[in-house]
Amino acid sequence: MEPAWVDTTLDLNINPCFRTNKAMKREFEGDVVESAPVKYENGVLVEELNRVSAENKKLSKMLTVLCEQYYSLQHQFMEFVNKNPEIETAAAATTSSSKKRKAECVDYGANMIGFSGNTETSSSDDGSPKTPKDCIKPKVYRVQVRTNPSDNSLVVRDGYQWRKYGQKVTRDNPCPRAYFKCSFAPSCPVKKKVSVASSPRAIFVFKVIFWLRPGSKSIICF
DNA sequence: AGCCTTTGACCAGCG
DNA sequence: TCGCTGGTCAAAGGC
Repeated sequence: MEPAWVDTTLDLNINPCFRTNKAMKREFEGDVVESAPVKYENGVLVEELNRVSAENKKLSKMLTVLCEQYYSLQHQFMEFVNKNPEIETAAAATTSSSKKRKAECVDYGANMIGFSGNTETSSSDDGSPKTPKDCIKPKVYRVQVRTNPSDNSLVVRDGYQWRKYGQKVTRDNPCPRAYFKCSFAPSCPVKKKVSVASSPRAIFVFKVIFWLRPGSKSIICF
């Protein structure tokens, strides 16, 4: 049985520099500036504020839609996994390889497919105090993406900007594991690591992604 | 020029 | 304490 391809890629093409045609035209024309600079500046600021507010509402709606689509996809994927138990076996084989470090105290027991949010037991890697009270506990999410078996690039096109900073061949997995940092902002702490797990039948290739975001209040920076 | 990937070296956790 | 292993750094090269 060939299952339907589940595309978990989210098109988040929400460019913050998005401008309406009207606003862009006004910005580039610039003919009003010389006549009344202050008035123009106030007007532009108000208009900019209105535009940003409208844009914010629009993005909020988009986010809501994306969340709905995500949960729908996750539900579909869970159904798909329930019908194909060998996939869970492959996932478990992959995730069991990294139990050594504290930083990977992920609740693999749940063996969730899709997003699984877990709280780590160690602090972040910024050298902050190590006492449990002071620890910033990053959330770790695990996402499994089915890819083309012939694709060995370890690149998961999820719509975000990542910079690869390392690659390792782990002991019990012949396929290398790649480490990515979010390149959206220099200080962005979000990381992901991608490893490939093939099922025992060597049909599927999974890329397991860990999303780290420190603090429960912070919004993941994309 | 700036950003990316590659890759060897180094560091830290764990048994 | 030591060796193994995973994670990170940083230089070099490519695009």
